[in-house]
Amino acid sequence: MTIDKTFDPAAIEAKWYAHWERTGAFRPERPNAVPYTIVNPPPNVTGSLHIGHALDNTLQDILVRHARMQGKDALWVVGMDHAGIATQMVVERQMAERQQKRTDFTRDEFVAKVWEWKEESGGAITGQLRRLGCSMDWENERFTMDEGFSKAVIKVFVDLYNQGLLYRDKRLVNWDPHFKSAISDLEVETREVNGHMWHFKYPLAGGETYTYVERDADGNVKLTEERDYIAIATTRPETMLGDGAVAVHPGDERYKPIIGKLCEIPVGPKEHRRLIPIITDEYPDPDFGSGAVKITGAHDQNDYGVAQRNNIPMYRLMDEVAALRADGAPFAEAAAQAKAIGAGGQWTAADIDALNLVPDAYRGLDRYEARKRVVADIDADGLMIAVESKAIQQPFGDRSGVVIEPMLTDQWYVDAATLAKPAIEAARNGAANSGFDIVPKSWEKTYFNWMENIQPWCVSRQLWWGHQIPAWFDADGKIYVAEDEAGAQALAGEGVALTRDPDVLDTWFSSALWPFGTLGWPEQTTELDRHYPNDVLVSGFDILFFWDARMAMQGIHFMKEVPWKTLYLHGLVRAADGAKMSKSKGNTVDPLGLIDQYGADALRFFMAAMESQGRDIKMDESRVAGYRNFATKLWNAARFGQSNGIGGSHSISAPKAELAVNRWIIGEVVETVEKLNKAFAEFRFDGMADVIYHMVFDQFCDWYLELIKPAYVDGEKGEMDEESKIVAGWVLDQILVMLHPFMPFITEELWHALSDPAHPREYDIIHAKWPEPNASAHQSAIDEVSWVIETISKTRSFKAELNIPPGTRLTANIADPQVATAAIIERQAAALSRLGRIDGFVYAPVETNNVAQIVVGGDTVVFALDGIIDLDAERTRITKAIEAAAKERDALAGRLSNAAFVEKAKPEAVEKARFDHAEKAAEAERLTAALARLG
RNA sequence: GGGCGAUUAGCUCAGUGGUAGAGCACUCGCUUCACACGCGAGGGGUCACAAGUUCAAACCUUGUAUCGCCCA
Repeated sequence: MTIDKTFDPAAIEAKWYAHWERTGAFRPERPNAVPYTIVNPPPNVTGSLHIGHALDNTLQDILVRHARMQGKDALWVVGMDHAGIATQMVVERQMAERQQKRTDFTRDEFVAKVWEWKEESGGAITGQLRRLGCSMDWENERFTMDEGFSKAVIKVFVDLYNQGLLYRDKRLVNWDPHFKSAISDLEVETREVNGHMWHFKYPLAGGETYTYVERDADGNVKLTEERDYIAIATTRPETMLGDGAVAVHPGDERYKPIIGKLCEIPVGPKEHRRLIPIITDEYPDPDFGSGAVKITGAHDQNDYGVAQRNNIPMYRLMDEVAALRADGAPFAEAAAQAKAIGAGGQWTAADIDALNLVPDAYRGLDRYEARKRVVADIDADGLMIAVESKAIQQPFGDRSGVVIEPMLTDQWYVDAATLAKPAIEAARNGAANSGFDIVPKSWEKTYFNWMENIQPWCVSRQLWWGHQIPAWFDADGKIYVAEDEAGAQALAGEGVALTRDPDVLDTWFSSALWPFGTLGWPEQTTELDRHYPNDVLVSGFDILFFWDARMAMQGIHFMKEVPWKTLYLHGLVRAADGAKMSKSKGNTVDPLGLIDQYGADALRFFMAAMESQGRDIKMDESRVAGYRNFATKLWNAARFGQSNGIGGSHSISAPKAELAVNRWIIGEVVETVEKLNKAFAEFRFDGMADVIYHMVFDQFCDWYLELIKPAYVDGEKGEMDEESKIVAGWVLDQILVMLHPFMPFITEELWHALSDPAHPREYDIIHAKWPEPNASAHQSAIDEVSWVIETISKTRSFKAELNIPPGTRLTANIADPQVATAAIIERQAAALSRLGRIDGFVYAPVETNNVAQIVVGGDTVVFALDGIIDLDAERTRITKAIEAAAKERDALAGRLSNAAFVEKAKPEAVEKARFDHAEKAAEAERLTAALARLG
């Protein structure tokens, strides 16, 4: 097959991907091979390929293709995540367009509609991953809501419950009023926003007064006054209605006189205002605000802790959309009950929760409207001291973007602290001791820090789309957890009416099972046996806590083994200016657009080249273009080879070679393979790209092909020697194989294009064997080619500097050549002529002073240039060269004359300095002699 | 406030004790029959700053500055 003159990525990409998929190339049957496994971070079913996916999946594909070429039974598990909130949001938005809403349907109807949506429009990303060239095992594609996987999720829930590691609890959760659901700590983003701090007076009960004394840092009295109130500062006045106490620091002298006394919440109908105690707790900061803090346990994380420690009732004020409650008895009644509780009556959490302490006038108001009203009412009462503008930290839902309301609700929690312990150990032990390695290491600290301070994980979500929690309640609220209703009924006993918990599980709860749930667990399948633990997990550091850490916890707990041996974390792809890409900023780069423009191979190579450990990647399109050029270069090199009778090799081992240039290039392949293997072992993707890029461009194209290129004699192209054809064919094969994990499409195309039509390739390159040249470099060949390259380079260089047209053909004189040099020149005459335009060598001094001279190794090569040389320019050029050599010579001499260096430095370093010094001194000497000859 | 990372050529980034590198951009030259998405030759850097350790520091230590991210 003749290679086309132009390289058209789009055509070959479509062709080869379809071919691979059709032939089952991504999952060859290799039951006897060493397994190699990566599970793909399942993208959201609602998602489409963004640049971060392109990076993440390129890196995985490089590892998987490399492992496959090493002959391993490489499995890249692929699938999608049902993305509870995101998917429900998409479907609800579609319904809204038709003036429908979720609650117009039954739960089953709604879920059916989500499935319908999934079948029709979900999973756009899978086609896009194919365009990137990802060699995933599509035949076994998984989905977190699939029946088998769902079974695993339910089993995990039931088992954790039975083991006491999962429980139902009433705690303060992050409530997202937009989704009307709890979310986990990780799904909350704290941002600084402009807010206000209001200062109010809470009057002391019964008109009591005390002497308020304020001192400065030195203890001098600044202010003394009689007060009948305690001053409170708050950013959330609307929550005052649920206050259970006022707290001050136990060491705060200002409030000593009134500790244990009662004060009045200054809002609501006067006749029903509640009195709350003034207590001490370590939480209030005496230097912040007035030093006194109102405690609303049901609506603030810090207050919750204080309330718990001091047994302060926590009154819930809001409903599911964060509006003030409108349920329950009228305020007068509720307030009376609360007063009774405040006065020491008996109460349960349920009693408290039933109590609606929102005054009738405020009921049903949105929390921000309620805030305005509360502030206005207190101000009208003359109890507002001041209001200041202030930057405050506010929690937002990462998906909804609305302000999160801390809310006291019943939710399911996983005892993360217990599960984290072995996962921490595993990371400490490392892969060498049955644990796992975190690469790059710099993330270890972050991982440990989070895991060691982990909080209970809230896993229930008030959604319809997801794995419904397998828990049933009887009329008394008693819980029965079982894998199905029959199981729950058996636990409850016959005839007991049961209601299933309507909530679903956090999507991350299910994706945490991905490394084993996708392999068939809880069935003990062969796949599970072979592919767990996985070899590597590749993920962005942004999901280290969300996903990676949770996989580690669940994997170790249920499988008794780590989920993967290496956790590789990469950075984010940022916009060209370094900003985070986001749809709202409009600075996203579409990877498919880049593929259209430059080809998937170029984009992939860019991703690899830019991926240095521990650093984000700034999008630089010119580099993608550069790697497209690189692909074109390879394409043309192959085309050149083909037109010269160079074809695919049939050998993995290096062919026999006698010619220096062939021995040299074989040595370069050996070195490249070694460097590449090292880079793979270290997960240095940038290093891999660098090595192969320079091999192809510098060694192979710029020198090797040029050196073996046949000369034209009288317009007739000469024939390339057979040995070079064979070696070049082998080298090109090795290059294609080594480059395949990075640029799968062009390498597959060329692999076949270069095959001998009479003997087509026995296998696709995707299944080719990773290079094992079984050869070593010959030093004499390296020396010979180095001499040729240096001579040609220096000849070109002086021509350019002396303004001699590069095509000018010259004769070289070497007065007294070294023996080896003469032999090299004899063998390499053709190359020196064609590339260096040196027509011949004369081993005698030159007659004229009009010369250009270069020093190569131990020889001075002189070119007679009567009539065309600018002697002044040549003097300047040589003088510069002398200066450069002399500078290095002197620097080395200085170092060697330092007794301390010779005594203390490593012997190799001293030896090298001596050698280099001798070389530089000789070079300077030759150049100086050359300058002298110019007169 | 705590933690992590960054600061190297105009730009994007490697380099982690022994003479500063790559790609792109730039300058000059080239219709050299694989390739102008190319070839050849060049210019360009007190490696953020300061102090220290060392025979030797872009690299190790400490501090400072600026920027970024995570956590509270």
